[in-house]
Amino acid sequence: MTKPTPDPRHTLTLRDVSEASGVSEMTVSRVLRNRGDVSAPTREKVLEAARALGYVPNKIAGALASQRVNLVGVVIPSLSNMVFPEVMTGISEVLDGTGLQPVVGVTNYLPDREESVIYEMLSWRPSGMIIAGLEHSAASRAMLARAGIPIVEIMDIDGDPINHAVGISHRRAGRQMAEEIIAAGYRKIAFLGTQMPNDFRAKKRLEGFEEALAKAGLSLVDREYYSGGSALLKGREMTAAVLNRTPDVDFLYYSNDMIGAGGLLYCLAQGIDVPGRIGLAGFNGVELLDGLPRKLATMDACRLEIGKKAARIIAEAPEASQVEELFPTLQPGDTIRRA
Amino acid sequence: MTKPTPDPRHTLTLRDVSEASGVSEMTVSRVLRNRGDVSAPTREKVLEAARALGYVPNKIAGALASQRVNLVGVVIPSLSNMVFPEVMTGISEVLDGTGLQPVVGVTNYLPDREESVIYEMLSWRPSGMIIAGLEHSAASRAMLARAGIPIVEIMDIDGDPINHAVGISHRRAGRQMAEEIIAAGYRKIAFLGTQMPNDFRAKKRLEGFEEALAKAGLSLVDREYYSGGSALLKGREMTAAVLNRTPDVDFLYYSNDMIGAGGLLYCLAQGIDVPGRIGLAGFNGVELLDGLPRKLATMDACRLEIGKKAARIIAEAPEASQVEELFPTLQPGDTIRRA
DNA sequence: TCTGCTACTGTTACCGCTAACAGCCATCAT
DNA sequence: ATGATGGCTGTTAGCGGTAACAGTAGCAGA
Repeated sequence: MTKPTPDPRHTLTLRDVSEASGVSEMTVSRVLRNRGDVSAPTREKVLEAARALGYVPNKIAGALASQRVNLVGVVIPSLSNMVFPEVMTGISEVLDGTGLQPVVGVTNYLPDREESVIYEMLSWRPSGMIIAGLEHSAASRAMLARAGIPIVEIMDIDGDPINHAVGISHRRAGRQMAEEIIAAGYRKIAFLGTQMPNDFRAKKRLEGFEEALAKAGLSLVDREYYSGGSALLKGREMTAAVLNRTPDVDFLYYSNDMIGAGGLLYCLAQGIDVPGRIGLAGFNGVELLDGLPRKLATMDACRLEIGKKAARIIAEAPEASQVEELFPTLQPGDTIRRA
Repeated sequence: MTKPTPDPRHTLTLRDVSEASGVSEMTVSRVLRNRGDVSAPTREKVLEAARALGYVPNKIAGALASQRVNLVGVVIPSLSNMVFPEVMTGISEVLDGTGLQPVVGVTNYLPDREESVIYEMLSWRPSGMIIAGLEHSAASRAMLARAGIPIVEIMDIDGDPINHAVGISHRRAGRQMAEEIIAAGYRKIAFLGTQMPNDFRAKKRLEGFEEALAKAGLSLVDREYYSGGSALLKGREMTAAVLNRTPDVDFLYYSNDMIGAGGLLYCLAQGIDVPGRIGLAGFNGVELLDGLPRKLATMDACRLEIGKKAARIIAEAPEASQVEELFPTLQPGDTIRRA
């Protein structure tokens, strides 16, 4: 068990299988790809030989020769915030039936990193690309635009897509939540969210939110930003900070459900009347919330559906650009007063 | 904006850049890879041309010619349980400095799927593979063993590695937790965990746990399994079920922190004295716990460190097999009585 | 002047596979 | 018989790069 190669010979190629089974390389290739006509006995012989040798085809050579790569690049900002794994699930579900395979790249919300991830992926000549967001560096956009493959920008539709787009309007989502909150009678509203300068979708939600507040003659009475750390814990801390600084606040709007959940737990622990004295809302509809003692008001982001639709577009590679808007539903939960 | 290809010509190759800059393809190749000597003016000319054309090298051709692929396959069971994203972080951190790039494949705890993910990855001839767990189908093991690349099995070291291994002993972790619980004076201990037949690590923890119980003349007074759904919610439900069925239980051992957190929230909501009347413990040390009203006892699984060490082994590709055992630390939190 | 080197650039032969086409043989309608 | 047809298998020529080697020019030292 020193080197994982029991057989010191060169790595296996089609030629080895061809020699072992007594047919041409071409025929072996046909059998292994299930393409073209091969007689049943020959097919058996070949499969037998391939299995016996432990042959694994070389897709690099195959892709170069056939000019086809069964890979789909998926570029997302983060794996650890619970929203992208679900998008991935949607993508995988659809792609599984097509012979296409997703390859994930993570950018950590850094434009430079996004650029290099895109470059790296395109250099493998994938059959399509799925990318979170509509904001990319000029170089990124240029690379994608001239790659000659279907590009789907997901999550967001407030902007100009390069090619296709599937997502929701975050601006509208923010507006909608604000309207709901105002309708429920809350007036002293604070915002608590991520500092991340490159989370454009959170930013758009806040814009829409403030827009709707303004229309009702209101504005945020306080705001608190954070970055890094355990979201649940940050939620507690930020909530404490806001309640301390602005005691008469009556609603806390969180930029995501995790910090919202932290805030909810804090309020409950403090014995604060939710949603009577203070209302709370988050964003995303993460499954986690189901386990909380009280359900946080939120808005689902249609993550699974976005993944599926994006994958479908890649698989079908339509000529004309498509922009699919999905409409999130508001889940009032137990943290907004009933009207 | 109908087709993302502004220029209908064929896709760019080295030849295009070579013609545009008036040097041979070979020289262009050298410039783009920073290898070999090229005069400064030539280099500039080439870079200029490449940039102007928007050339993206074709790694497929490059890899075939050079027999080198800067990819590392990473095979994990799931992205959505919080533990693997952190392993990935560790892997990326180390790989970033080496020119190697991780490619993730997800198996959903299905051996068949694992086999096909491994096959698919090996067919791209990566420079190394990192795989969660030591349990794989015979075919998977065979493929990996004869791939001729470094293989690192991570998370677990209770078993026979194919090549290298980095992880903790889950059996020991279970044992250790049981000893702690017994030492704290708990005697009526129940287990609550996943049903998943292929989560071998959870199984090993339970084995170790029961082993230590047996040594103290104890055995589990109840057990409850679940599968699927929101872990936090399941934790509540299962806890309720156990408390109902076995009212005199005095300790709940959860197979992971998420359901443990659900159980903790449930107990607190019910006004149960934790850790006086009932003690609780989970496994993993997920960051999430920091935000809970009370800290759940747990054991970190050294995830970040495992990722880093595995990546380092791949990067260094040592001749001799290595098995690195890490030692998790028990974090008693606030849910085990102080001795 | 010639040699030996260094610095740079070009030529050739693949890497391992597949598209496209070319054969071959049996079967079948004409 | 003749050609047409279809099932099966083999041959050839790349795919787009890179390793290895082969120049070529310029210059230092003998």
